[in-house]
Amino acid sequence: MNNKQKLTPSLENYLEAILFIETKNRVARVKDIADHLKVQMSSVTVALKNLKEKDLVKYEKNSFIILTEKGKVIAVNTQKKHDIIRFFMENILKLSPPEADRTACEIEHIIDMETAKKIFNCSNYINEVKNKSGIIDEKWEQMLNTDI
Amino acid sequence: MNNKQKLTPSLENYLEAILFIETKNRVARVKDIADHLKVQMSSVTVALKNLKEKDLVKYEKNSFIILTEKGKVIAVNTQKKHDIIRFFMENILKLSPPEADRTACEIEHIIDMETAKKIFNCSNYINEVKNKSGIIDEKWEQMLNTDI
DNA sequence: CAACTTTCTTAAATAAGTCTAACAATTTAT
DNA sequence: ATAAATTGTTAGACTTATTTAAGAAAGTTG
Repeated sequence: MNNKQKLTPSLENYLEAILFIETKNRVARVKDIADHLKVQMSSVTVALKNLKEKDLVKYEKNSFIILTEKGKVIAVNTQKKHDIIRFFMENILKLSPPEADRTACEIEHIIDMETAKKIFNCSNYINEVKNKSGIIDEKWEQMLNTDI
Repeated sequence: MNNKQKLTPSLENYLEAILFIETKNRVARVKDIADHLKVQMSSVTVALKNLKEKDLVKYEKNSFIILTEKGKVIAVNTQKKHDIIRFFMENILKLSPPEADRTACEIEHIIDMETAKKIFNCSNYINEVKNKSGIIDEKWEQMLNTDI
């Protein structure tokens, strides 16, 4: 019953949102989640039923919401991947912060933690090289935008 | 009627598959596409109706399929992004070829060509650094797999 | 050219995720 | 403490993408 089957991107996003709100407010509410994800409250209710069935959130009708241990693990990992991808997109590929975030929010569901780790280490390596060889951002962006 | 609205990942994948098959066989057939994407033929028929409505393929019932100019532009761009991401995943992040391909097949629908170009230039830059400083693959992989 | 095989299409079903609209529960303020 | 406002739920509809099953069209072969 307690299946480890891969979650859909949508459900992972709900877990991630709940973690984010929990961290700020101790518990999450349907409205908070709806606002954070920019969906209707009814969509949240449906998703919560689903997550509860999978034992990823504790939640009773008309009450507050918290992650189970299982749910927290997934949420934390998803958020870590998100941060790693966002950092790479923003600081290495020099995407605008909103675009870096949007991209991270989709790629986080596609790559596993191993790959995220490699992106993290690769980002740091590139930054070291950039610093050691004194490459300024303007030059770096020029290189990135070279026509292909 | 001729809207430039963004395609779904699924429809972009159909266009990409048709381009691939066209390149080999001059024209694509429903069966070829179904085999290539590992879906049922009926799914292909439905998708083709959709793509035809959007003026992205030329196709008559029970006949062969070719991309329109508009369809070809999207297919070629999608394939370019795919190749760039696959290269990065395989040769920089050292994912296995199938895993690099699977990842590319999903990320290609998320990033735009500008970002793909940056990934391309970044990959080349990293390879240059690796070569210039004589980093062997074993050392590189060790760096990528550093715990975080 | 008739029978068989393969390819293709249609229709109906399923699944996930969203929305709107109506209603229920809870909270806030008077 | 009740009226009003906010928050939450349910039901039904819609969209996209897929499947299975049945049958039609095209191609192949004896």
